[in-house]
Amino acid sequence: MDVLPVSWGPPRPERADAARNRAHLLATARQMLAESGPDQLTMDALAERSGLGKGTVFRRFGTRAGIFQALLDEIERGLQERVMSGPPPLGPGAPPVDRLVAYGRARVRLLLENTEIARFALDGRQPLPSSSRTPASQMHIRMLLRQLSLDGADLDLLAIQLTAALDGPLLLYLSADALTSAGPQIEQSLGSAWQDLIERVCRP
Amino acid sequence: MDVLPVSWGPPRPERADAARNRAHLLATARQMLAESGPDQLTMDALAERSGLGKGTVFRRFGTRAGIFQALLDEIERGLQERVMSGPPPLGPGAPPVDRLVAYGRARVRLLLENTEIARFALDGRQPLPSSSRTPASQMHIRMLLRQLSLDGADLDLLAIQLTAALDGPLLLYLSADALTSAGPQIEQSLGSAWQDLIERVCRP
DNA sequence: AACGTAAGCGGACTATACCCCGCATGGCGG
DNA sequence: CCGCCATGCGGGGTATAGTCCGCTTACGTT
Repeated sequence: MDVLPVSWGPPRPERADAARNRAHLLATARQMLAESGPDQLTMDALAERSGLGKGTVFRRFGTRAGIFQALLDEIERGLQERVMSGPPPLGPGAPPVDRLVAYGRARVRLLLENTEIARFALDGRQPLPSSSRTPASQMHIRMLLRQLSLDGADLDLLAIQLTAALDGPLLLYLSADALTSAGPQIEQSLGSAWQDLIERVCRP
Repeated sequence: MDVLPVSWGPPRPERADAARNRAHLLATARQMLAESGPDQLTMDALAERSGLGKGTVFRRFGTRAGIFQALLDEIERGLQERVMSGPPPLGPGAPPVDRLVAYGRARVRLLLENTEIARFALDGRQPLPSSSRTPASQMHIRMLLRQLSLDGADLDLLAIQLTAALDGPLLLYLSADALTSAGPQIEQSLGSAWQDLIERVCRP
């Protein structure tokens, strides 16, 4: 008989039409978002506008929030690339603390530029497969923390806490109006606050 | 003419029947939650079960998430009392750092005991009046931080970050199954992680 | 005690997230 | 080149969050 594997890596490579539709849906979603704001981006509207069925939209994203998560993933991919292969201090080559600070500042900026998407990507229940629910952000922070050899700290939990301290303020505790009113100033404040937090945590 | 004030303190003291209904709704909600879990706690069901109109339920809580927020508020009230007038280190009388640690551990316990409520209390959009959206948790942390006279730190933002690090991890980054499986062990880990974080941040 | 008014209430109405299941189609073995 | 079948697609169906507006009721005033 053939092999009888217990766990496949990728179970199946995703059919060609499915990939095409996914890309088309994301493009349409981005367009609708730019034109009419997040409230008008409904599942029905996205299906109709893209010329596909409602079922397809749900199959791809699972949830309304899933659309926004996918959009945010796409946006974050650019940052990930700069982190992995860009110039220091964001990219490799700088001391870990500097990279942490740079990463936080960059992410603050990115989130402030996409507050609405990020907020709508939030959802209490997550009926998704629930696996691989470890954001890239958290893994990157964890990796840099490890290089610092902080003694007596649970790196996994510390990374989770710091990730929360980076996302939480924007998504949960800073109200929408506070963001729009203070504009670019809040970016500076949040960036400095992040730097201060990192330097305190990483002090010897 | 009479006084023409620009801003009243409490504009109106809430009518008696309204208060009665609020209490009744919360009691019914708690009961339904205990009986059939959070998914069955719908606005319609709550209205019917409590013998009130749907409009009333929405007037009181504004949002489905609002119900869970109200329930969580009620649960947190007990903690608030112990914080304000209980024995140290949670209550007044202990050094600020000890109080911060004690508070975090207590809150971790409380959130772990009410994970589902907390998760459903989450909601991306907040169509609520949006004022006074500063949780008691955050204000308490901020108050204790001030007593520490950390130099060069933005206390408001640091308090927000620490609050996020306390709530966020549980609500967002620890998946539901991780909580139920690891059980009491995770409470210890999170408590210790919080203590470590606080001690790092508050180091001189 | 009667009245006027503003707050509260009810439940029909709408919009939309999400489910379901029969049909179409892409990709692979013969 | 042809047929198999799993994967993906479609769009109608359901449940429920949230809105609206006319009626009711508590409570301060005369």
